[in-house]
Amino acid sequence: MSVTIKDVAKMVGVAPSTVSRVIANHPRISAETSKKVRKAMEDLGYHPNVMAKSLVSKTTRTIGVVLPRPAEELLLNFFFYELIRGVLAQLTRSNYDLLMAGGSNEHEELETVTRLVRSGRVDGLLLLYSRASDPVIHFLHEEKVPFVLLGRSLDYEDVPSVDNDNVQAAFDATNHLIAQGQKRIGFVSGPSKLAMTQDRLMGYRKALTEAGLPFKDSWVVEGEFLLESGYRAMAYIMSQPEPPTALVVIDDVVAFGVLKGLTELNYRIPQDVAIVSFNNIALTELTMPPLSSVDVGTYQLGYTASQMVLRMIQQVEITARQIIPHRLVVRESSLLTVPPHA
Amino acid sequence: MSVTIKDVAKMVGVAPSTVSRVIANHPRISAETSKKVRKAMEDLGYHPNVMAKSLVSKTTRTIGVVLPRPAEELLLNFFFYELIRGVLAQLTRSNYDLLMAGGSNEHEELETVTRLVRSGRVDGLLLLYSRASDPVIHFLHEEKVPFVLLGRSLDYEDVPSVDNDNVQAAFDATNHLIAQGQKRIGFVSGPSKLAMTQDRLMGYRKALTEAGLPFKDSWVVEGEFLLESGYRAMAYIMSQPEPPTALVVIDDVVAFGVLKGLTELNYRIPQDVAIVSFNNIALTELTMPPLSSVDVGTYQLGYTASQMVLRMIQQVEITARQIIPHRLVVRESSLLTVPPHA
DNA sequence: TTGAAAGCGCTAACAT
DNA sequence: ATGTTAGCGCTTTCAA
Repeated sequence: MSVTIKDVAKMVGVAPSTVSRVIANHPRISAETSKKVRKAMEDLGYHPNVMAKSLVSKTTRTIGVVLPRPAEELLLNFFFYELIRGVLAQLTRSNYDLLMAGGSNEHEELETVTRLVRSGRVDGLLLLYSRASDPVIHFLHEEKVPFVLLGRSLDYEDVPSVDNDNVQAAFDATNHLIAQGQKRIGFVSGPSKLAMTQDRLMGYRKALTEAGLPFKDSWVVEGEFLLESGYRAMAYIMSQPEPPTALVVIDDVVAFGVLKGLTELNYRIPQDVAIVSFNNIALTELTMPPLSSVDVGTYQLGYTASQMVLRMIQQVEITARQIIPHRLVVRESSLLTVPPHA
Repeated sequence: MSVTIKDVAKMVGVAPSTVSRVIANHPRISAETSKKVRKAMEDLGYHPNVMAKSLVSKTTRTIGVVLPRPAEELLLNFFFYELIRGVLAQLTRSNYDLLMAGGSNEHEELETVTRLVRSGRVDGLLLLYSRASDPVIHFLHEEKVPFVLLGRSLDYEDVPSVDNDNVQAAFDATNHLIAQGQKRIGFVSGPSKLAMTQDRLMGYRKALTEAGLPFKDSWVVEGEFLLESGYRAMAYIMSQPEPPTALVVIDDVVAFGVLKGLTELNYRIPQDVAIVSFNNIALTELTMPPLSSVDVGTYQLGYTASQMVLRMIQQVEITARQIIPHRLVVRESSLLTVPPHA
């Protein structure tokens, strides 16, 4: 049998409520009683029963993280992991716990969220990517549950979210290639229903337009956030009569596939094809050649999102949409000493 | 206000206890009542309050995962992530939730675990690596809390754990190199206090001994599970008068650093230096050249460990130590067409 | 087969 | 400043 508030009360010779007040740092409690109670708690190894506490307070000090359904989207891997690190750091600091819940398809995902919310298991939620017409967002919006989206909602304008300026990020990445003298720039994309994909594609197009460079449909390949995706894209994109001499790639892991594909096809990087990608995961430094990548502040993304849900739970006013700054990290994969031949 | 068991009872015109029995699939309940109650639950969108339930049942249907303190050990990254995937899959299947708790140092880690256990937040725990004289293991052992170790305890023989036969795995990896005609084989190692490191080192030595090959201290470099660790090791290990012509590397990510280091030093892989590593994460296929690696069944490791805690919680007898089979996946980094010159 | 009542450990009025 | 009491939503004897 675990030690309860009653045991502590009995030991000190006070009422349970007094012990409760000591725990809650109630103002009107004598220093002396407080000290005795604390000592007793220590001696008995007392830890408050969170379930009982939650039952009456209707709060859990727990934030749920809903994993996007497996494989493809999830395996943003290092990126995802770094995100969780940021989330965990902030939550731990605030004495909140993290509940991870899966769901292997869209239906299950909604079911899980419904359960977590309705059964009072979490005080708030973090959603790890936004899709078009996401039923989960719809549900949470209706129920007025505190939640923060990592990314951007395509359906609701005012959903609290933490995001990068992906349009600008892709614009910057593309412009970097343009500044290197690149004229034929392609885009290896992700799933088109993700807001992130759409934004980055838009930034890429904008940069081309402003520079008066051609945009060709055949230079844009849609795929998943998978290694194979980038690999396969190369067979297609490079078999064209006029293949691009530079590529903007949606994600580092996809870029690894791109590197692999290009190398097998005997293209030199960056001389024949220059590459810039996104997320700047640790491995980007270690590929051959090292990969230029836009650092999107992954850790900070997670950290900020957590901070935001916590604020919402405490009813503190928040700005609905926070933008984490990005920064292009230039490495060899995009650096040309001599401009590409036209 | 959320809908409770009382609301359901009132709607149907039965007692709350009857509703409770329906939920629990109590045998002695009429099919008719059961049907009516279920219908009402559906109509009202009833979800049991987990806190109330936990309070009386003293169980939470939650398993805690304790993260090893950050950075170094944690960043086994892909490996770690794949593990969590396995854990989550099994827990979700069994309707358990996953609570992740951090701790940035050994002290904090113990504190977190103590809190989770004493406050009744979790029914069981998963520990993600074993160190020598780990206070957390000691605590859990004393408290008789159901927990499973991923790895091996250096202190207790009978701690429930899921592990690979790391001695054999390293033995196999090393033998593969030997079979290729390699005679000077080095070892890029991890933190020496981890059981995993010790086991793999032992397997490596065993293979050398059995083949009558020399073991040299200077061919073994201790490091972290970091990219830089492998990178730096190369500067040291290859500057010797007689450097190894093959390397067994503790982890894929470390091996990436090794690849990088060797390439910069103008060694060709596998002609000058052959490489085999461990964990077989997805990226191993994509390096130049693709990396031979021992697949340790990461997903299964997590899956099995979860299964095991659940069994312990249900008081089902378990075998204290489960071994997940490994399998060497040979790729180009270790494949020699011509034996290395002596 | 079902209902009534007690109680899980805690907090929060309301007293004193 | 502290004690008394009721109740959070649920399960579980004990009765009927």
